[in-house]
Order: sequence, then structure tokens, then C-alpha cells
Amino acid sequence: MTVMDGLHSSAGTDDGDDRLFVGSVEKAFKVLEAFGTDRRDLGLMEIVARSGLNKSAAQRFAHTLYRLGYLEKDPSSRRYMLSKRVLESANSFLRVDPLVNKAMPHIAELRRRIDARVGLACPHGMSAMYLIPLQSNRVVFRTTHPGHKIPLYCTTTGRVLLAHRGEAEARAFIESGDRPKVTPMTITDVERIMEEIARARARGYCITDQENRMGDINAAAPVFDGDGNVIATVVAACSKSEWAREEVVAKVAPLVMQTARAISADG
Amino acid sequence: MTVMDGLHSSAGTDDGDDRLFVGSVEKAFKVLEAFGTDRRDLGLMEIVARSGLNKSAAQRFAHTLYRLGYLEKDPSSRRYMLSKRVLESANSFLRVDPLVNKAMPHIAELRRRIDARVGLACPHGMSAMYLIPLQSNRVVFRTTHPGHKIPLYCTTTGRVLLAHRGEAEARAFIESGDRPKVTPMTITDVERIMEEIARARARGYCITDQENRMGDINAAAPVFDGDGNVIATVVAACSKSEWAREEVVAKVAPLVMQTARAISADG
DNA sequence: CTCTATCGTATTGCATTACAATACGAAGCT
DNA sequence: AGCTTCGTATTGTAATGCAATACGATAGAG
Repeated sequence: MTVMDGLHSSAGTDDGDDRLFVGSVEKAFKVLEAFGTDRRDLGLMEIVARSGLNKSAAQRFAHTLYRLGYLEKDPSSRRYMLSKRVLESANSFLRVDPLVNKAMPHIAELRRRIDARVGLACPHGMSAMYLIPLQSNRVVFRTTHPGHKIPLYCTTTGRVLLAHRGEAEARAFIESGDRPKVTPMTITDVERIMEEIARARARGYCITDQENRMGDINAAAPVFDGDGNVIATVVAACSKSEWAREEVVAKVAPLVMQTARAISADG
Repeated sequence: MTVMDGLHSSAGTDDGDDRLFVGSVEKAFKVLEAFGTDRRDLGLMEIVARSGLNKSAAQRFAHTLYRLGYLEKDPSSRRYMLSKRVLESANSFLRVDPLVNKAMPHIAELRRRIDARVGLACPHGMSAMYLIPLQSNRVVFRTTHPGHKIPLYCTTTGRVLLAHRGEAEARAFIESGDRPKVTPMTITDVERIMEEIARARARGYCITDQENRMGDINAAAPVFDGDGNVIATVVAACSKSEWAREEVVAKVAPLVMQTARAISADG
């Protein structure tokens, strides 16, 4: 059997020979990451399916995470679910992160001035992630929690982030991923997306019209660090029932830009 | 040698012989938990000190967590810090948790009616933890993030939770822990705390007057599950510059109770 | 209402994996 | 410059985690 090896290390990036890397930890996190936003509780076999681990491993790591208090277990159904303990690290991060701390007062101030969902988002892998999401006064969204991830190709945040990463890189990225229609209004054509990105770069803000949720017009502007890199965006999601598109352009966008600039300067 | 065993497994609660428990995972989380809310970045030796692991273990697990993307590393200082990746699990939890989803609209509605910091907190180990913290319109607090933990002895949430756990148990708990003065107003005398707890039970809400932060009057009321157990509290933190104590009693407390009842009934 | 498929739990021998001591290198301090 | 402290890399050892498998329980089908 020549090829009994070859698949010993799971899909870790390119570990080569990392004598310090502990594989068990990776497997534990694969179990933890199996718990997404679509289902609350998972049975053992579902964990197996989602994590890519075999039954034994899934069993042991789910059990270990349970013992450590990061998973809970319904005694009757024997199904696992995330415990509120996962919020501890999140809270530690949010409490000490400099960007979050600098941005918070400004985001709150923006929220005070316009009745909309506002927030701070930043790049995270191939997506963007909300660090600070504040609810609007009117409607309450289930998705408005720290850590919420959004795609780049169809969101104001994504286009603002791409706008400041160079034409070629942005185009390559847009072309590489798939671009499902989130709503009927979602722009999926590469050229049109690139136009929007160019516009975002030229104007200093980006607007999307119901591309993510019907009835929402979003506006975003970039936050820069001291070296001129975009590190985050300030976003406002305005309900069309309260804001006309022109109003968003005339009133919301400037405030969003102003907020983003204030955060940038605060560094 | 009859007693060669007995101390083979690390200080895990009372594992006895848990053949399924993977010790490496525990150590990894000890490293992760070393990152609290007081310091942003930790050097290797600080991780050693806080995690209780030896240097080798701290090195390997910090490195592993870094490789997995849960820690970041400043290349110049070689210090580790939490990555925003820890928000992913938090977001998964918050998105699917039934209590959070049920409570959110009610908490938001409460927030709309009174200008104060409001939120939903629930028991978590020997403390309580905010699941939903909403900022007030005026002041912005750094601590207002999901996962924020608060003690039981001096908070409205804690006293409400204890009020519905039986006199004896509550007293035992209060007596067991230490009760530092968070502010000059913090009540630390056991008898006086027990009085407050009794009052909370009798009235259906609890009020603290600047016991946690000077200038804040807090009010909380219990949320019940279908079986009549307290599973959370609705809290409002009112700034004294805007609310007199009588107003909190007359106006805020009833709204907080109403909100808590609405959430309870929603189950 | 029994049969059977499916899932969760427990066991065990094996060797892979993680362990901890230690050596090494690089800063920072006096 | 010499010393101390911290972070990185190495290595032999055996402890630890591994996966196959057996067992038990639950629920759905016939």
C-alpha cells in the first residue's frame, strides 16, 4: 500500500511540518464551528457531517466541549448546542479592541442622528463582519449581533473595502467567487459591480439599493488607519419606508462619511 | 505500588475516569480564556501565568490557536491577542438562541420607551451575563457588549435571580463569596442584601441605587420559563441625571416588569 | 406490535501524537 | 559589554488520543 499516507493531516492550510501544532485542538474547533446560524442543535451524526470528522472524533470532541461548558446537551434528545459560554471570549475581544472602542461613541452618535440600523464592519477573511451593529428604533432584526458576516460582492461594506484594494485585486476577487442573487435587486454582473466599486472609490461612499434586503437602502464609508489602509466601514441601513433614495444620498451618506472620518482621525 | 494512579488527570472538575475527554482541548481553552477584559495582548510568559500551563504547553497551544485564526500575533512584539474570529461562535449562539430571539423585540420596545441602558441578562455559573445589552441614547459604555458578566450580590439581576431560588440557597451563596464595594454605595452586609432580595421577591422587581456605578439607578424584573423558573432578567440602568429614584420606581420598574412578563408569556 | 435501521454510548489495543525538558537566539536593561 | 528575560526550535519518550467495533436505546416501517 503505497498511498496509505497522504491524507493524514486534515485540510489545514499548508501546515507542512509544524511540530508545534496540536491537531486535537483543530478538531475541537471543527466541532464548534459546525454550529452555524441555521440550526440550533445538532445530533452526533450531524456534527460528523458538518465537521468532516469521523464518528469517534466527533463523539470525543463534542463530549470534551460539553465537559468544558462550551456546548450544552439536551438530555432527552441527546443533541448538542452552543452554550452562552462562547460569549465570554467575544466579550473579551469587544471590550479591548481599539477599533471597537474608538468607533463606539461615533457609531452611537450616528445612530442618534438618523433612525436606521447603523454599525461598524471590517474585513474578515473573504467576507466582512460586523463588530458593532446597532438596531434601528423601528424594526428589530435577528441578525443584528456582533460577528454577523456579510458577503463582499453585494454589500456597501464589501464594495467600499474592495474599492481601496486596487482595481485588479478587486476584479479578481469578484470574478472568483459566486454571486447569488440575495434579492431580485442584487447586482451580480461583474462589470456593474466594478462600476459600483469605482463609484465608491471616487465618491468616498457606497450605496446599495435593496440588494441585500428588499426595502433597505444601505450606505457605507471607509475608516482608515494611520497608514491610509481601510480597516473598517461605517454602515447605515435605511428602510425605504422612511428614507427616499435621494435622502440617503443627501443626508445619510454625508453623515456616514463624517462618522467614518471621525473614527479614522481618532486613531 | 497501589496508588500510582489517583492524580493522573489535571484539575478537571471531578472527571474520575473520562476516557472520552481530550485534555489538549482543555489546555487550548485555558489559553483562550487567559485573554480577559483587562489586557489586550499577552506575551507568552503572561499566558503561562494566567493559564496555569507550563511554558511548552502555552507555547504550543498559543501557536495552535494562532494557526487556527483565533489568536493574532503582533510580529514585532510577539504578543498574542484575541482575533475577531471569536465573534463567529458568539454570533451563531445569539442568532439561534430562543430566549434571545423571543426577548429581542421586547427589549427593543422597552428601550424605545425609556431612555436608559436596557438589556437581558441570565444566570451564568456564579455570575450573571448580559445576552442583549442595548446602549442608552446619551452615554456610551465600553462594557455594553453581549457576554458581559456581572456579580450577583450587588446587582439587580443577581438579586432577582437569587430571590427565586429559595431563601436558604440565596443566603448560602451570598455568604460564601466575597462582596467587594464596587462603589461607596454598594451594600455588602449579608442581612441588608437578604432584605433586598426579599423585597425583590415580594415586589416582582429589584432596584439598586448606585451600587454598581455612581449615578446609576438600576431596575430589574424576572423572566420565567414555562415551568415558572427564572431564566433571565430584564434590566434598565437609569442615569440619575435624568431619572429621580421615585421616577424609576413609578415609571421604569413597571415597564421593566411588563417587558419581563411579555417575554415570559412569549414562550 | 415486532422487526429493523439509525443513532448515541462505551470499550479496547495500538501507535501516533502530544509532551516537557532543554538548548538556542534575540532583545532590552543596568 | 554582560546579564537577564523572553520567545523559538528540537528531541527522545511514553502518555494520550485514535478509530474500529461492540452495545444499547429509540423510533419508524411493515
